[in-house]
Amino acid sequence: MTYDFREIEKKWQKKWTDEKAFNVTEDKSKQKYYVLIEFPYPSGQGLHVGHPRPYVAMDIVSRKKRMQGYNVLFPMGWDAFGLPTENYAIKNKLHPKTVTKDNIIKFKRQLQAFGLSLDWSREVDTTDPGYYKWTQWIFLQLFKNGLAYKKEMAVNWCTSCKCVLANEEVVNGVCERCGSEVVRREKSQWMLKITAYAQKLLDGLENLDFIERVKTQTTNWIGRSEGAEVDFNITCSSENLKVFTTRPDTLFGATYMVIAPEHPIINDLKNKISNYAEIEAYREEASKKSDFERSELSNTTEKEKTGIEIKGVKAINPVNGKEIPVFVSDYVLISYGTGAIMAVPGHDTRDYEFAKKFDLPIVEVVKGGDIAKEAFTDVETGIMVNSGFLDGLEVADAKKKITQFLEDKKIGVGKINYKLRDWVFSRQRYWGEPIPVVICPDCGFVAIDESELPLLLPDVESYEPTDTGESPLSKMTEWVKCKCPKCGKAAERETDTMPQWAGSSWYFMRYCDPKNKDCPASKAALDYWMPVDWYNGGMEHTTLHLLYSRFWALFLHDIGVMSCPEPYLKRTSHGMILAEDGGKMSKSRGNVVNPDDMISEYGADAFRLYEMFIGDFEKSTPWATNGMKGCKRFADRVFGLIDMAKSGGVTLNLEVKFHQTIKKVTNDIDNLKMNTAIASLMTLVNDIYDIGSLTIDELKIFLTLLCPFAPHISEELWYLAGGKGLLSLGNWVSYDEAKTKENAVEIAVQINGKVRDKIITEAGISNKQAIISAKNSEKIKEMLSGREIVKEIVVPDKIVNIVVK
RNA sequence: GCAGGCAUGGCGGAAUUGGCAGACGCGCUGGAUUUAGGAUCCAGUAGGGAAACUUGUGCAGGUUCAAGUCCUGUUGCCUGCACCA
Repeated sequence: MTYDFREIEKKWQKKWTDEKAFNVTEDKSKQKYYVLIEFPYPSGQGLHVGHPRPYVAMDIVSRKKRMQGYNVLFPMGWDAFGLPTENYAIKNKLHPKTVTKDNIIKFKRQLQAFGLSLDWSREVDTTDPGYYKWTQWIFLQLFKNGLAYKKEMAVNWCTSCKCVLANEEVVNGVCERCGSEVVRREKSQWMLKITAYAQKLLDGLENLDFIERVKTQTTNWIGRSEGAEVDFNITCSSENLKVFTTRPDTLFGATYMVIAPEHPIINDLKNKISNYAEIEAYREEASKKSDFERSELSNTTEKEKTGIEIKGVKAINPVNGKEIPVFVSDYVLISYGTGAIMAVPGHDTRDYEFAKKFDLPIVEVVKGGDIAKEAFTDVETGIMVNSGFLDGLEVADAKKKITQFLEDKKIGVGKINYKLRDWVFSRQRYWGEPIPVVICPDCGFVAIDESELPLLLPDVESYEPTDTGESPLSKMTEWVKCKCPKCGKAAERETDTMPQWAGSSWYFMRYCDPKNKDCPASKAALDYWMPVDWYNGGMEHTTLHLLYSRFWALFLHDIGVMSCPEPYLKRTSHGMILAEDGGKMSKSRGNVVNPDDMISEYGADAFRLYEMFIGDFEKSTPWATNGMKGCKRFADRVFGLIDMAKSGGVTLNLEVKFHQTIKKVTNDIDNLKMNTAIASLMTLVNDIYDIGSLTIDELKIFLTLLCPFAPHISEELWYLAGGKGLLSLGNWVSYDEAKTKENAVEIAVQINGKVRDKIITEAGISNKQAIISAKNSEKIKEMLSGREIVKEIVVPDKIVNIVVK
């Protein structure tokens, strides 16, 4: 039996659209529920079968919540600025605007074919001036609050994209997007001071319902460590050398210091250093290696450390007054802490290794290990020794005491350090939001007046990026020339554009009030809809989009735009769908399965069912078109139920089964266990077919449960069964816990833990009764004869285990 | 190197958290229907054994009346961090 899914799906999709079934407005009488999925980048390649997985899952959540009476906001939009579009436009001599428009049409058509219950009236597009006006506005607020600044700095330069990258966009030394080599370049860049929010971003995590791996990844990325900054005096200069350490307690064990090759003090002390040429050569060598090489090389081979002592310069350990040597070594990074360390070889493995190689003294200051063999790094158990006034203390207490001492003597201060760096925010490309700032020779960087927003992206003749690192916009002389908003003199516009992450950092707010002309979104709309109740997205966005957008939201909360600080209450993440061969699905491998093909052959409902049935939502799993066929078979069998019900079905003994299924499906959807929810629906259908009959009322219950997963077929059968209105807007079904229990149960009877027989009894009988019934079994009687019973264990309604000798 | 996760039939995966391992689906085998194929329906499907039984959740131990689940060790895969002081 098969059904005309093409006709049915078209019919119901049209009906939902015509009746604006899923469009929502603020309705204070109803509890709101905001479900968010990451809006796609509309690339030219279209979607493959991996993309709909999170969309369908969140659609199921939305549909169920809606049927449970919530006012559900489930919107969609386009993260449409970005390099692939620009590159494609350059290659094919088109305007990125045109390419974007075409891609959006294509994507929208594909998305709509899935039967998602999206509110399309709230569609947003980051490249729409009405949208990016507010992206620019938010940038100006950051600028005015001192959180956006321009700085000459070493940046990550992608040799292929000809563009700077944020630290987060460099993965294993190559460009996250194109895989090309990333080199260091000195450039003046716009930066956003995300580090000012490091602690808030960390603290906020605690009370959020984010899956654990997102939390740990975020925490690692922020990389908070607590310790102290300590000043070391230098013998031949009034300058001092500042270090950061997490182990101020080991200060007495600091027997030498190491500074990064890039440390500025080398230049300052140039004429005091007797082996300057040698140092210079080492610096030269180090600068040739990228950060990546410097850390990577040391791993593949033995961790052979290199370094040179700075002759003629000594540092003084502030707690014991001892003169100690200073080294330059590339195992110390200029980008973390102060770019200099105090080395405590007795209690740090790297320092130990270095000290062994250069034959430097190793002093034990924490007892508990064997420093003749290796560094003792334990902070839990040790007792301080050789440390003057710290002797006898535990490490934790020593830390407190020494920090206090340093502060009293003004030679150091307790300090918290973060690995998180500020966000490199400018890109030297065309297809992005222009940065709304003017560069005035007299006034410096000046924000343009808010009334001039949006600052439109001008049409240029060529979008080609330049090797000089200047944005294509810089060639637009007419556009670049302008007047300083402050002093009125001739000035120039900033020609860099914002990164793709800008538009996506606040889109969830715009959905709340997408057409607002006066502000990003009205306070009333934000107060009603925000925060997002459930946000699902890819793991690859954890240290990028997720962190950036939380930063913006926290900031917008601080300046009073939004009432809630944290934008997302719950975050989940989906696993990838792999190709049938288990490899990654990609165009270059030629193994891409197109959802359009699947839908035209098996229908959107079967497709949705298989996307969910394929496996554990959080895990990667290979696609199998054969599995898809199984779901189509299920849909066909479901369609057959209508004839069964209409041919005068009688009430069956399936009440318990129905209550169990309602419970299972209801709970499974909340826990993203769509695969087992569908399995239980399949089991129920199998049971119905075994009996061969069901009533219209029972069918309606089943359709309600099926509706979130396979909405088209459910609506059609609901209609055929005489159901009123749209099932999608109908009520969810509830279950009675008492009715989920069978009244007859099968109990496994074990002897010494092995199942020897099974008995059927009434549910809920006493343990005593269960044992008596078990012993009544002929088989068990036989096996027990002549043996001594040691123990009897009963698991109510499940197991009787008799232990014998 | 460090931290975390995972390992279950031919395949994707279940298992109410210590209580009958293999739900559900794919695939496969046999049968029915069909001119044939496809589709559909019925039966079977972890291994060994004719059967009673017995062995089975990466590997080796352990705890327990009872272990896929807990503990110790080990191997393999995945993810994160990676000289972060």
